[in-house]
Amino acid sequence: MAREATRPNGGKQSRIQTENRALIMQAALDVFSTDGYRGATVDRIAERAGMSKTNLLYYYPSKEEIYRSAIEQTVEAWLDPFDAIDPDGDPIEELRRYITVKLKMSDENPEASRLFANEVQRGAPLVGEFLSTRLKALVDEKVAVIRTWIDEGRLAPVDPYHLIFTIWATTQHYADFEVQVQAILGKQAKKPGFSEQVAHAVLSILLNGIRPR
Amino acid sequence: MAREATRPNGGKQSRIQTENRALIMQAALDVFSTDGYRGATVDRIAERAGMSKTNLLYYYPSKEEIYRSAIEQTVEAWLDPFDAIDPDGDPIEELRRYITVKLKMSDENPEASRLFANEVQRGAPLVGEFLSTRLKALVDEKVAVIRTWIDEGRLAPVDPYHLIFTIWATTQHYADFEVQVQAILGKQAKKPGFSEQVAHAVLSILLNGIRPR
DNA sequence: TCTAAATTTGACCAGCTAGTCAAGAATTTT
DNA sequence: AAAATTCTTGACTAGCTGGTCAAATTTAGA
Repeated sequence: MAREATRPNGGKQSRIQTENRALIMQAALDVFSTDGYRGATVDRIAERAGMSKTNLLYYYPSKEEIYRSAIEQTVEAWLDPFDAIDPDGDPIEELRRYITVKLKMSDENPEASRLFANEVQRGAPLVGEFLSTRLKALVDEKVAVIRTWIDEGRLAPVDPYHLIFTIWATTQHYADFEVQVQAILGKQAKKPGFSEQVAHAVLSILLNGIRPR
Repeated sequence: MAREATRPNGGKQSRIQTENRALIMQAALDVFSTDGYRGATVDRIAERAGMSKTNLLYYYPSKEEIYRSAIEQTVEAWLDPFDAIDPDGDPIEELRRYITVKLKMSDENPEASRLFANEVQRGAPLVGEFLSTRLKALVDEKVAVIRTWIDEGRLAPVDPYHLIFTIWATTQHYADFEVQVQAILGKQAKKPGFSEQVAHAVLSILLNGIRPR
């Protein structure tokens, strides 16, 4: 009871609270994204966060709550750039920007990508409802935009749903299969300009296709 | 010792052995692919396979051995169609066939795809070496083929490595993110002709791109 | 059918798991 | 500086985990 529900000050967090919650979230992202929900242990998250398990459980009441928090954080960051696709913008430019942003996210925060992938692969016990309500609605909205673009002849006549899936798949692949990409490309995958190279290659394929021109 | 290494008959399996090993492998695929290696329990696999844990451990000596076996089986099935890409065939036709086969595999055996994805996301503790040796060599070989095709003007000038990654990403997405795809597409994702629809859409995007023509 | 081998199981164990509790240490407020 | 609050921890528990063992049951070969 006197755990963390009690907020003597009006919901504001102390310096220590802010710091520790951030440490815990980063550790949780690391551990959950590699070991999955069932495979992760609170002990391991605490160790990674540099504090005792007891102390960690002072900030988050249970393993499930840590997980929920990490997932929610991830999902929100996901939605933003997708939502930002502008119906009034130039189709190719809008999609190019979206793909670029997603690739950047995969590059900078691959753990979040893997955490979400893991959740979905598990059958989405937590985000299942989110997927079929809020995300579906948002996707339907963007699909309508893409359809308009196609009708206006500003985009090739492709199935909008599968176009979105294809973009998601390719951009997240570089985070989710990071180890495989690195195993195949070797050290060049760690060089500075790599993410730009990826962006260029992916954009080239998705925008122009592979048929000779 | 008198466990399963002993094969009084020259390595041949009895009817019961063949049956049970198959049951165990299917159960292992199901459980490992959803819960991951660490999250999966031998109890759960045994329950799914319809036998006692003790009996399961009579056929496979440890959890790790069950996992290894399931992974190896999966990896082999993976390699076949990739290896079958024919340097002497028509480039577009060869890639179309490869994409189609991979989509079919995702459709028919999504658990295997998720198992492999999970292994790689975990950092590929088991297949790491395989990735950087055998798979890398095979990929390098096919990259050379693609380069030749491009030089001959029979394929658009795209980065062969990223082309391969793009194909892997898109085709496996429909297995790994099955739940998400179904949440967004609703019941149409379960209709008979769905996998053909996916194949058509994905091929259209990858072959022709999304730029208006 | 009889027997040897193969299969199956319940009871069991040591180590790990999520979470509790009460008490001590650090910090903030007065 | 004292008091109140917040933060931190070691010791503990009940249940789960992978794996063992000896004994029972089933199957197949002569």
